[in-house]
Amino acid sequence: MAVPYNHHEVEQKWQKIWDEERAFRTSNDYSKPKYYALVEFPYPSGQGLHVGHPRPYTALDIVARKRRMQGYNVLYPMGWDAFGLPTENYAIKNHIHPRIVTKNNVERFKGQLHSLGYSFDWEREINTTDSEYYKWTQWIFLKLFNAGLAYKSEMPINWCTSCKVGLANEEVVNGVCERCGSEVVRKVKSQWMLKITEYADKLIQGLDTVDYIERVKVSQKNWIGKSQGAEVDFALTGKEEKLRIYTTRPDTLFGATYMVVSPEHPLIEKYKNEIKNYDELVAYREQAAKKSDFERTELVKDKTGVEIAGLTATNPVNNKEIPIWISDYVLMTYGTGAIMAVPAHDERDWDFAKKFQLPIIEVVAGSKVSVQEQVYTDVATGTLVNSEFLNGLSVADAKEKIIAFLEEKGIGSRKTNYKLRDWVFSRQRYWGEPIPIVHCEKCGFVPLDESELPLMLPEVESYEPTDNGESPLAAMTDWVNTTCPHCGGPAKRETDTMPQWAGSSWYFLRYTDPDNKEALASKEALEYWMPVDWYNGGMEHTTLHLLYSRFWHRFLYDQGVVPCPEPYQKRTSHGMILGSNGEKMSKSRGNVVNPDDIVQDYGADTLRTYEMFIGAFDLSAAWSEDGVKGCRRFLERVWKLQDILVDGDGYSADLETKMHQTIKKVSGDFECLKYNTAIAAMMALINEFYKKNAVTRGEYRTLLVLLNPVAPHITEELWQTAGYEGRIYQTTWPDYDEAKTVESTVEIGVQLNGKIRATVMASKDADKDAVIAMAKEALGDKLTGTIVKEIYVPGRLVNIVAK
RNA sequence: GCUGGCAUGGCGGAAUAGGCAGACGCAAGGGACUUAAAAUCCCUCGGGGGCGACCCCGUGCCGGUUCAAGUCCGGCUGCCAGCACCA
Repeated sequence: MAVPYNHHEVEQKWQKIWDEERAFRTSNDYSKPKYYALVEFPYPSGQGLHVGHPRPYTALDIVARKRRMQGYNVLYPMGWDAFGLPTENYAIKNHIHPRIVTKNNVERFKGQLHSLGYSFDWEREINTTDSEYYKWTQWIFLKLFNAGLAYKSEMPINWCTSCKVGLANEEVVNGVCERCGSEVVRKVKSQWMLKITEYADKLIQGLDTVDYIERVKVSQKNWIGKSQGAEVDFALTGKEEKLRIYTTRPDTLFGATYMVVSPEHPLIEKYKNEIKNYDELVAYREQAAKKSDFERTELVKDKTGVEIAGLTATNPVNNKEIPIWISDYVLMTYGTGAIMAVPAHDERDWDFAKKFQLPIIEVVAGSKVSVQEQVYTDVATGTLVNSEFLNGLSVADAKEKIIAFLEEKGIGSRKTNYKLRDWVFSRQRYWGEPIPIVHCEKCGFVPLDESELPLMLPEVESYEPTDNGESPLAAMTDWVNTTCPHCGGPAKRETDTMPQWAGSSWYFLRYTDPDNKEALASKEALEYWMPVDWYNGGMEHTTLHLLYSRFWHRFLYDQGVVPCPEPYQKRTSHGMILGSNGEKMSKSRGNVVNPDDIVQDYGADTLRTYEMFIGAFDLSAAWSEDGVKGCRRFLERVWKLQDILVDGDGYSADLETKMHQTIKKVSGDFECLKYNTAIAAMMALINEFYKKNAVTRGEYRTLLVLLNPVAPHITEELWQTAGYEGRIYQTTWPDYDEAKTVESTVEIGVQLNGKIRATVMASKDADKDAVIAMAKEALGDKLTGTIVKEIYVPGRLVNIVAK
């Protein structure tokens, strides 16, 4: 009898041995085929590891371990995305330096990851808060600045009232701060911006060249929000000046019955003396500004607005004079901040026109405007009417014709717009990368020289953000006051720091060559390792980290720094692990599971197996302690196979097919996120061993290798106990023979008129007539009437159709 | 509202490419072992009917294609996720 399975002993023993043997060290032998597997590096929070973390980490650990056994040089690294607000807030509250907080948290996380037996190459560990790391984050920023892609701008930003910090659009969710849930208001501040909009098209096009799961591609395209249309100039009645609008439906120009400009549109200030109701407009603007984004969204159905008295416009195609309104349903930040309103064919314009009783002219036939009080939106089948030279054309043709007309007359042109906004890159915070720019009275914004990097984050007395929205660094006059690198005159350092997304926008490059002092990574390392072959991470990062890092990488490609345009060849996403009640785990709900407890009570191998078995990888799944027990039971049964181990290096005749089938199934499923069915196949296999009460050494060996990526410790121990050569992590992945995955004799279902009535056993390559004859015999006297059709699906079923 | 996705036993979930629905696990029930319990092992386990070989029904709902539909097509309903006054 085997000794009982003691997961503490087994797991600690092998973790120590792997460390000593540097088992998972990445090789620098660039002649071998490479495989770069990547998971999102965690933010080392004070709470420690969440049971959600092991799901993606285990999944790619499986892939990494399997690839190593298949002969690849594998890079599977880990590091720390350690700048960020929670650490800073914790530091403020407890009067501990954020550096110390980070160090403690990293230590805890690292210990926890280590206890789970991941094959990360810890010799390549990185930390975004190391000056040797953020030196290169700053270096990339300088590149962006020098390329004209970083600029400072006075602009209304999303301001979190609680964090006292500016947020990127991507960080505002339902009008509240993504991180703390507090109200977000608009505040005009001078901010560093990155021109991600310049890369909008490249970021869309790049998606066609990579293998991302569909919903990630769709989300990114959606977020970038490309739309094609035209800009058209409407003359202001009696003025030289034109009012420029953007529309995706230039074909409906004849249906424009009024115009709307955003409340912040400069037109209003410009003509304040001629506008008769200027005060009313200002009052409306102030009211609109007070609304949070959330309120603006909530009030979608109820349109508001004020007509500008004393100012009208002329529709350039029919010279009709039309009124101009202001309304907050038109945004200053998109297009030109002004629209032509075509109420018959736009739902928002329709609502507005109905409310203020403005005229509605149908210009695309098929409209239900008059009959059903409803706007017409079927672009595909409509025909133009009431539109002079456009009459009778389809929407698509009318668009082309009108654009040609506008361009010829010089009153409009084709135009593409994006929803994507430039990236607000400043944070008024301490715990981030200093921005390597000084401001000189004479020379303006001047970048530091590369040789001055890293610009170290100075020690400060207090990390509290100030109420006037300045970074804590602003109080450090010694640090702030410097000289201009350009003219040598007095200058001030930038006191804002970079957002958390900076360090994570290029970290995958640093792993390829983490100690390089001369470059962010050597050319050779980048050429060998990039792109990342498989990157897995959360859906919540689709429009933040994933988009930002693609932008930086594409920029670095254009600069000749990296060898490929896209950083990630393949992107997958995992589902969330929920509490046992099906709700998101949280302290307040009391449904949090600590991975340390599971490792303690059941072992890392059980946790890993369970998280892979819990359900479809991309869907969320509720935690179940009973499910954990089931997986532990499975590992116990694997352990006890020792007791029924028999001689024989090959597979026994009756299990040969099953063995080949299982190798094929497990090998394939590990490649396409179907870890649950891979494990199910291994469970089914050991059930076969127990049915026979025997497992040959050859069968056992194969099972251990297949299971090793999922449960590395127990399989390594059993491998040693059984006396196989070397370590299991050094062995090769088993092959299967396709021909042997099919049983020589198969059970064939016999259908009569599409319903199963019997089964017959037949050789897998028996001919059709023979099988059908057997089927008829099996049906016996159930088979009545005239046979009209006989169908044979080789190796599967027979269907006899009789009338 | 738009976009993407999903809907299968008591539960989590399986089911190449349209070809025997419910693999694997959990829970439950019964049995063995035990003074007892736990653990372990064996059996049953979608619903209904029949002593029985067997028969009928069944993959959210309605219809269609097909010898054959969980799978394909059309129309609904419900749920999840992302975006949301982007002209």
